[in-house]
Amino acid sequence: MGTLAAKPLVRTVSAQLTERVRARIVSGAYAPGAALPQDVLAAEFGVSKIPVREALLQLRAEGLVEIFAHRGFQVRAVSEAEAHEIFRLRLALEPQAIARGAQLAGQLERHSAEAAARELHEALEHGRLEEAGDLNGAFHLALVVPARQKLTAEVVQRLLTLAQRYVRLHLQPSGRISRARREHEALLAAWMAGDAAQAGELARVHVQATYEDLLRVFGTDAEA
Amino acid sequence: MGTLAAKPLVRTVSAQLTERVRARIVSGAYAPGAALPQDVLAAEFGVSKIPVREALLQLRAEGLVEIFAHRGFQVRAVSEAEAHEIFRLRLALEPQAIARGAQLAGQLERHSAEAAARELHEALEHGRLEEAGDLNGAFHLALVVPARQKLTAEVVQRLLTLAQRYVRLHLQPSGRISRARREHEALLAAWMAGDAAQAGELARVHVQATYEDLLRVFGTDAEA
DNA sequence: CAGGGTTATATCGTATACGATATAAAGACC
DNA sequence: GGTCTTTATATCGTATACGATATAACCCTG
Repeated sequence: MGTLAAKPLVRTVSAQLTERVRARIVSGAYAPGAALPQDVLAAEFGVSKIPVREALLQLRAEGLVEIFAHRGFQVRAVSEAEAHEIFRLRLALEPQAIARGAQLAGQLERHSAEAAARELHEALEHGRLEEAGDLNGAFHLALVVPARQKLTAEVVQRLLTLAQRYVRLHLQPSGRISRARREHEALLAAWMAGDAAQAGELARVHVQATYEDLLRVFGTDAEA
Repeated sequence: MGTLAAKPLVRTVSAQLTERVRARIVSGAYAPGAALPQDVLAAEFGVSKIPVREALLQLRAEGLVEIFAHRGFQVRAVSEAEAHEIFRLRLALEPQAIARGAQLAGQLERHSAEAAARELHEALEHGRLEEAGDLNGAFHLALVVPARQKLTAEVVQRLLTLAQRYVRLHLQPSGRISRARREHEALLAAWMAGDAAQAGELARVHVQATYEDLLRVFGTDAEA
């Protein structure tokens, strides 16, 4: 029976808007709590309200936007509580997901992961910090092997996107870049070798390190 | 200035459609893989295509619907692989989330959890199996204390909804109802007592039990 | 008769238009 | 003078209308 095969292909306006608005929220161009009037965004992007609404609804599902019926959309506020949630969830999911990815990855996925790591580190070395967040997310996601853990990848990706805002807002790159690079390389090595347990553990340590940077900023102490 | 305070209140058409279509998908009225033509649904519910699209996009974000640009929506297919993912994710998240909920819950949340348990068991005793899935989800969710773990609750709720379809499709209630009741009561007791570790462990055991019922079915039935 | 290309059609995606809701402003009553 | 009611306005949410895309039917060519 007709299960539609696959190949999307057209880049609908809604989808493009979703990406562009998401980028602005993550980068802080649309600040936390800011109102997002449909007419204004529509004019800003030169489209009608319909695809704007669809994009905002998508972003709401991702947790970046909040909606109040008949009162409009606004950028979801940031809070220390949410940051804790994001990183607790990441710690609960990513190590397992990446460990499993290490087992599931074939040649293709291994090349993708290496490529993602390369792109990320090149961007960092050239000081293109704007792209760093997305590329970092892409690397982490590649380790999950989205093709073979579709749902898990969706959840992880969402958390990575949410985490970006906190990292950008609160953390300076100071020594983080070189440390991240070391952690990434160790993690990638274990992952490429198919050492699931080690990859999972290194993923946990890596996420935990960023979390602790954040905790330092918040002035809280780490906890179990 | 105006950070919008809070109280939604109107039940927009899109929101109602989201619930109704979700219910039909979860119940199997819209079968896995079935096409969801916008015009047909619009006529079926007596509305225009716009809220239909918005509902379907929301359900896509929840993982119940798939979209193929310019080719339409369809009910997301079920697969053994996805079932494994759902339950692995639940096992990774729910025990922690419920353990934490046991610490966070105040008087109000405790009453809510008890009420949710009561409603669920009453429905089961009266043989109202249709409602059981939702009520079971509501109970699990109450233990997470959504008010104080907003993001976590969103993720968990999504997984609970996804899990429902597999439970309905593959599992007969045979002895599961009474067993679930016992597990629920033990879990609730530990949770009410604020015993986070015990609540988490019982949550893990409880989810694992359902997972193993599913695994048994998959072991017997041949399925893609 | 087979295969590639072209046209036709159904459905999707977006623009425009309109009605509905909530907030803010103005007025009436105590 | 203050509070509640009433009215006005801006923005949201949905219906209608139209243009765009993909699939399928058709035709032409070899």
